[in-house]
Amino acid sequence: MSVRKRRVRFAPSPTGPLHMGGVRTALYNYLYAKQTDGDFILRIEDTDSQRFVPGAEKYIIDSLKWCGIYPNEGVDDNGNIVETASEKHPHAPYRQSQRKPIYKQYAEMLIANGYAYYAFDSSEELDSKRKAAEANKTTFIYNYQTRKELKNSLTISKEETEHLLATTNHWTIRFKNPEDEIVVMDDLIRGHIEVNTNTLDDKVLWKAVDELPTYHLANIVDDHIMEITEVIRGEEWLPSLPLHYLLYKAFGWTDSQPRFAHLSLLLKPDGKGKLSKRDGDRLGFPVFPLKWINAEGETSRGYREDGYYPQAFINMLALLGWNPGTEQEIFSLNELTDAFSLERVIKSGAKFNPDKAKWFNQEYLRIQTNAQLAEQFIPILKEKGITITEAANKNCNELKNTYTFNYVESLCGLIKERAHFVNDFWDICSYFFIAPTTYAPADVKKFYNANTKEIIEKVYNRIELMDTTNIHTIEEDLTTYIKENDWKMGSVMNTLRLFFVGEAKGLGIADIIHFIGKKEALQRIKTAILSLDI
RNA sequence: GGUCGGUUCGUCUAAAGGUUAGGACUCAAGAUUUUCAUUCUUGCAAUAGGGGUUCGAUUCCCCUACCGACUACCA
Repeated sequence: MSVRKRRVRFAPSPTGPLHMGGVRTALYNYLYAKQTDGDFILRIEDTDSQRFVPGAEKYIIDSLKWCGIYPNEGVDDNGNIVETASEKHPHAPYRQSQRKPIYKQYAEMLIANGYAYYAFDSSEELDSKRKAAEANKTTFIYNYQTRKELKNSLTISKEETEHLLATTNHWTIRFKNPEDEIVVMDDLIRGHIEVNTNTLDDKVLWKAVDELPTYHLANIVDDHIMEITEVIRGEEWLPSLPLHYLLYKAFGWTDSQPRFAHLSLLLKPDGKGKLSKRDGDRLGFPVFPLKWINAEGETSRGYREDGYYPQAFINMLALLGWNPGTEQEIFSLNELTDAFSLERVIKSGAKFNPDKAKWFNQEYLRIQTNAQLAEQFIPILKEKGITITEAANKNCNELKNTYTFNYVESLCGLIKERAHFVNDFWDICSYFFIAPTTYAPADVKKFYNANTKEIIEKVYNRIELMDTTNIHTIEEDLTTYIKENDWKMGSVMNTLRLFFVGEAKGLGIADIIHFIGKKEALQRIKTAILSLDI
């Protein structure tokens, strides 16, 4: 007997940008598929015509692509949802709105076999019943009891049903829940679950408003047709699991029914409840992988635009609700694929921690080569008006604001320990490109007076004689000079730093002199003494 | 309200009946350093409460509390 090829799917609804929780769900599906050498399918669940958002589908695909998560079925090489079947994509179309004829026959099959019925109640009627029940502190459930008193194909004659179906479009198809049965379920993450069918609502399977199936029907039918073996989805679906079990049973598909794994939710960092877009705005972190601008023109920041490496983002998400059982925290996508297991997915909800996310990015920043960092930094430098030339040995200060790639590359090696993001680089090292124009008053007060002025003037002369091509000799020369004169190291160095940087912080003085060059270093000292005249 | 799920440091989590309850992030202190960072060291800090079962419960069972999801012709 052969084992079925593992086939999992990520089935988002294009109602807006993909939330980072959704990315995590996609990631777990992807890891599971890759690990078992199975298929990872992307299917668009756009059966809600009312909430459809243009651009959301593309956003989903782009986001997954940025994360390095490539579906091997459902999306073509150009990043489009596949609409016509081929060997590679045998189940096209992969957009549920385009699969409508498929669902209709299954809905009718259910009715023919007594597992579903037509219901003619209006939304308004049902709403008022719900409100009335609420007022009585009870709950209205459309089930084996109440359906007897409502207008549906079980209570009215066959003739009248047919008449209504033919003359109106105010009808839905509802699932007929069995009376007083225990549905026994098994979840890969949560284990054994039981529910009595009396507590279940006869859910709508087919909607009148847009003449489309609901999630429940479309999902089960597609998962069956597409031979899905594991359904890995969010916890919000757990309450519908009994219905889905019952649906598989009604269709006679129990033997090939997929196994289910319900992932816990991502929670907001503070307070209570699930992570939402508002939390990101409020606390200052992205909740979406990519920047998104909605129809009203409001922008939501994205991890990509905030300067996160997709590898760091994925790594962080993977560890939010799953762990390998070892102390390893940094994982490449391939390592995650090897290490991942549904058994080690956490049952409880995970509060998202933005600080830890930054830490992950820092770890990834540090393993970049200096050349890679330079490539990433150069676009920012260009925005700041800095020109980068290819010319190798050109004195970078001969042309105003022009520097070589090598200059940036070496500098990146020096500053990468100090940043979480490449986006931090400019603030950390702008003085390597442009001279300070102001000097922090507190530091001036602390490090500049008549005495230090005198010293610095001597140091100026010393620098003039120095070989500044080698960081090490600059350092040695400077420190011996300071010691010879019995000056205070901290005082002299910080005064120089103040003149070079504009404040008393930054890299080593030798590094700065070496990078900006002798001429520029001397110039900065002159400028500072002039502007801080005492 | 009902149904279902969950509960270990502030946060993410380890320990699948026997550990001084471990690690990471954050925070604090110290060391290094010419400053700021980095780095290193140390520290703070947890099994929700109550009953069982057991020689022994973070771990198994029950109750309570709390948290969450769902409760639409949304997914």
